[in-house]
Amino acid sequence: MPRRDTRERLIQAAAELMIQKGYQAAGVDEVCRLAEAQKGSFYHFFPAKADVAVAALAFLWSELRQGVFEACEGRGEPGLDRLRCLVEAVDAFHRRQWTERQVLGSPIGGIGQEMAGRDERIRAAVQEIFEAQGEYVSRRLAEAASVRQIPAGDHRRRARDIIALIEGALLQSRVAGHPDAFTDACASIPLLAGRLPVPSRPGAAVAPELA
Amino acid sequence: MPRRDTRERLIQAAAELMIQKGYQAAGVDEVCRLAEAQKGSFYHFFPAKADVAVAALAFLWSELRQGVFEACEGRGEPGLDRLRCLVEAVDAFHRRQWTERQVLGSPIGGIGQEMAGRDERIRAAVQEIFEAQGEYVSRRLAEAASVRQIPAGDHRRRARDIIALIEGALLQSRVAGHPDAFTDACASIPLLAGRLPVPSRPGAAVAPELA
Amino acid sequence: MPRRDTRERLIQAAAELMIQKGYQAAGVDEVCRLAEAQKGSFYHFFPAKADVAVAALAFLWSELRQGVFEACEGRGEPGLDRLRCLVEAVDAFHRRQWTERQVLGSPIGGIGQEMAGRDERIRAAVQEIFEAQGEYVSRRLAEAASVRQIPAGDHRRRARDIIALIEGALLQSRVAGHPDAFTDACASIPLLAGRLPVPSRPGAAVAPELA
Amino acid sequence: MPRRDTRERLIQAAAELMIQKGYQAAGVDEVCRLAEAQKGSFYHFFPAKADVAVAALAFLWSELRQGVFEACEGRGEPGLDRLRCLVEAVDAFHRRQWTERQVLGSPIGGIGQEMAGRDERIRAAVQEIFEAQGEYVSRRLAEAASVRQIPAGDHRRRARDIIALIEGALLQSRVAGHPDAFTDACASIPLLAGRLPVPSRPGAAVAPELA
DNA sequence: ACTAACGGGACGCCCCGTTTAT
DNA sequence: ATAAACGGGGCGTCCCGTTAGT
Repeated sequence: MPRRDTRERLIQAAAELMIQKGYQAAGVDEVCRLAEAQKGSFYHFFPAKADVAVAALAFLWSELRQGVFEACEGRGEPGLDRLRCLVEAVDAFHRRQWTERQVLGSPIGGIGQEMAGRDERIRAAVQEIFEAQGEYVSRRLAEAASVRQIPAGDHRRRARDIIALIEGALLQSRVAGHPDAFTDACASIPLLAGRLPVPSRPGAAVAPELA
Repeated sequence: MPRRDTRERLIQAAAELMIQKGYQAAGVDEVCRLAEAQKGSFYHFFPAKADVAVAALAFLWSELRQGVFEACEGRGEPGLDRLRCLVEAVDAFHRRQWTERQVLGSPIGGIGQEMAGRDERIRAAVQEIFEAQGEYVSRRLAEAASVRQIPAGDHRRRARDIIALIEGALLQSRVAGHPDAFTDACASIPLLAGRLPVPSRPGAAVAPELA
Repeated sequence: MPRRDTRERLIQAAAELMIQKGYQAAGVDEVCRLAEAQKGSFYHFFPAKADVAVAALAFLWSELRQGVFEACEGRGEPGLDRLRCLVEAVDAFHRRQWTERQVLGSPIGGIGQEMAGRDERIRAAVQEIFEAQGEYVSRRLAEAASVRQIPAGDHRRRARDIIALIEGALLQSRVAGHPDAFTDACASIPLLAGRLPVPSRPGAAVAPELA
Repeated sequence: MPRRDTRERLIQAAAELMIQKGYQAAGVDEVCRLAEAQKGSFYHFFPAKADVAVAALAFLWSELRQGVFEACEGRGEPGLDRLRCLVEAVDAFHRRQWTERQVLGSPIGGIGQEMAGRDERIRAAVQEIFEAQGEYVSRRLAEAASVRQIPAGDHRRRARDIIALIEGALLQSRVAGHPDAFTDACASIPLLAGRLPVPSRPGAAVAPELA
């Protein structure tokens, strides 16, 4: 009895299990069981496990994009305020992941960590997601620069640093076993946005020798 | 024929393989082969694979501490200059890892990513390493504050953010397939060093001074 | 190349090896080798070693039932004579097992001995076989009672005792290293059937105080 | 620190574990752990695992002999009454084993079942124990015959049958998961005590007087 | 096109009973 | 009397084909 959406169910099952256990610990059998599909179906739709992982990454990113990145597009004042909204949405997403699934950290980053050196297509898929995430941040930075909240500069690069901090802080949260670790780190994101620290007292330039 | 240092060889072999392939992909058999030891010897010294991983983490951190963190202790002017030296040493270490082993990213962070949710002792081991790394950075920040390079504040927290950025940037480098990505991100570390202290209760608004 | 009867071959190989070496000493690898099957096939059909053991017990019992218990159903006069036929068939079966495989004792009982305390399903499987064997004996006892060869009584219980004697005598044979030990014990079965010893001389009631 | 009684502790630990799990499932490591001894000590005292099993069998039999067989020597009237006492003591011993260790069945018989076909010395050790047990029963039967409770006959053989019934009933109890099964069977032992002598050459007709 | 059952090896981690050198 | 080291094997699972049938 051919079911219509077997492929989708497999992708979602794979995504779910990879969120919970990572790529390697998510077995094909287990994915099929969760998707209520046969192993034959699995290998009909996906030549190899890595392929369903690529599809699962796309699925995870589409959900994250719609649920977090797109959802914040029009929220708040253009510029750093919107960036703040985005970061808060990420934090909320992370906390929800924690309460609902007892999972901490970045599933996409985790798959990238596990597989970047072992499967080129997975590596590329994660890299694209990181870049796409950077685009969203980059637009916020451009807005902020246009209203003079931050100095002009290479927004792409700054955005990458912000994504890096987010990923690193999510890892710290995962390792700490608590979502607060990430929330704490979020407070530092504006510093990366401006690339120059806000002077504690007007006129006191900090660390000019590092510029 | 009992060799004297089998345990050490096993730890180093495990560390080497976990650097190259991660925890899960590093098989016990392979570790034994590389260490030129028998599986019986392995399980004589380590009740389980996770135990050798804990030992390997300690070994990796001791090497990193001596080779990078301790080595920078007296180098440069106290304060942000010394922090810069440390970050450069990390970058150099990363590049060496790339040229010598074609490995990018943070092995310790990678093991943490893979196993934090699956083995409590490994999670704790990685957390301790992260904290110890933070201590080194924190001391640099305290120096910087004492010479008024940065405003006073919670150095521990700032140090954690810096470690987070480093880990996240190393992950980006791994996913990008090139060590330059990390080098780029290093330039943003001074920003994190000087950030203004902000209240950060969980769920609290992030960076309210930017609103 | 999918063979048609892999499952059957695995069961028979498992039965054969468990006859020869017992449950624990019969390795899954060895079963697969004997069955000319792959381990993948083994674990396709049986979730665990214990499952093939349950199937092997069913197979052994079906062979024993057909080859011994059913085969004696219509043989001899109803009553104790038929019971004697059954016991002789068991003895012949045991001797054949000895000459053909150098195996003594009760394979089914042996698996029960090894595993009753360690696997509930195996325990239950052996118990059912014992009960089924008791049913056959019980029917002979009912016949014997109906023709007044033995006094009326709880045939089920008497049958259980007879099965117990058979199992115990098979164990003695195994431990003695010779099938004669079992043959000898068979001669005592009629005593258990009647539950009262045949008086050596008419009128000399034996052991009335134990009644 | 050489302890005085390491060998004894090893034997008792081995006995305890083999009671609980059988010969094969009782690992050398576990025995050493329970005995608080080193593996080196184990192989200092015993060339192989089978040797400690032989010693453990002797230990188990000495305890059973003293605690059950010897203890009943002077109890009750000579003859079948003493046999009854002995059987009741065995039953009590079995029930105690059940309440104290959740173990059913005959540990000695179990080791015999497991190993008779695989280790000659263990087989011989169990056989000797069975024979020694038969001696005790045999003496009771001789007493009973001398007071005309039972007809004269081959007491050795009758005793063997009684031991067989006991072993078989213990196995049934083990398989049934309850000590009552053994208690029930005990009631049939007097029947075996009084059976008529029959010729029992191998292959000879069983119980010809029933034909 | 899709499902389903079955088969195939290699390898996972762990533990076995032993032996060698100290 | 010990601790370290030894191989080989334990069971189970991995990801992946292949064949049949619908």
